[in-house]
Amino acid sequence: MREHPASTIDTRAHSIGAAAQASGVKVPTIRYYEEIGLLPAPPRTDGGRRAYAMGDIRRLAFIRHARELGFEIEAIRALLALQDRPDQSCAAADAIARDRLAEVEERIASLTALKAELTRMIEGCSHGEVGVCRVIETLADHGACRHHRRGDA
Amino acid sequence: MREHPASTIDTRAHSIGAAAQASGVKVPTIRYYEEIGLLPAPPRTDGGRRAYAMGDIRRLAFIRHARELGFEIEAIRALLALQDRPDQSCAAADAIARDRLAEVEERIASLTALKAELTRMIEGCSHGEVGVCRVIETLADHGACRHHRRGDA
DNA sequence: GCTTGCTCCTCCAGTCGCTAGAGGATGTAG
DNA sequence: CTACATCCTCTAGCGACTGGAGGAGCAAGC
Repeated sequence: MREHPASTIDTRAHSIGAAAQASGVKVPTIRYYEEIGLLPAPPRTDGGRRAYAMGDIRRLAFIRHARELGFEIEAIRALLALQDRPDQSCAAADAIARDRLAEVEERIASLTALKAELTRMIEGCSHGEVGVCRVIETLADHGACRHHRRGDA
Repeated sequence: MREHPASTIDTRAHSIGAAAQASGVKVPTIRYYEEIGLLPAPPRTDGGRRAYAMGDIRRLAFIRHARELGFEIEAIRALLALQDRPDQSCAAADAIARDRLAEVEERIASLTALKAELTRMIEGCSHGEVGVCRVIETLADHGACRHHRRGDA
């Protein structure tokens, strides 16, 4: 952001560092995205440095936001493919988002159960010795736990 | 769980497969836990096979439960160390559980914000073309997102 | 006794999404 | 013209497993 000609209409002059600043994606991560084909390889300067256009930076911001929302790389790849052909139906994008929503809801449910169990553990802890500690006991006794989830926590 | 001599007092006769069944931890994962020192290396039969006692299986179930609850390996290692010396104060175990609870609560908050955003995205989707798709748009436009979280999703 | 077929063994490579470091080239400010 | 920041490529590592290759052991049926 220090060397930023952000107010100019310059569309092909951003170094990887500037792109990182502008998009919020770290430099090595940008290179990684290029490597896995999520971001097209930009042209290079005479010195061999990557020169990004605003479109690339927007793409990076898109990726970052999607990652923050927990979309996997493959889902993002699919979303980007859709974005690249804007005359298509958005049913596919909708489906991807719905899948993600379902995942998120399941995870919230899991974590809520987990929270209850942790709270129970902590409340049961009489701050005495481990021998009578609910925390350890609850973890050891699988049967004491009634929430039957099977996602990750 | 099928060949379980759970009623017998057999303490040292379980193959790794039986231990996996009984504990719910997969065979390669058990070997992995041994490798990283989370589970002590059991004695071997003449043929070189691991022979687990009930205590090992309980330990595995403990680990599994803790993993399901989202405890990291290092936290579990700490809990197991506590468990191995039951005459100590359970303050440490309590602290670990409390840390974990705080994490879980934060994560629930994140996911709830995320859920709202996904819902907003999906509801805005008019099932038309990608060009006007809220899902894509919301992801592209970082400014449209007001939830300022910074954990993982 | 012998073969079938399951389980077990070790070792190594791969997963996902990065992150960090080495060792060197390039670009820029004073 | 000299510092120094930034960039380059390449490789290895993280956590927590998962899977496969290639071989040995073992129980049961014929």
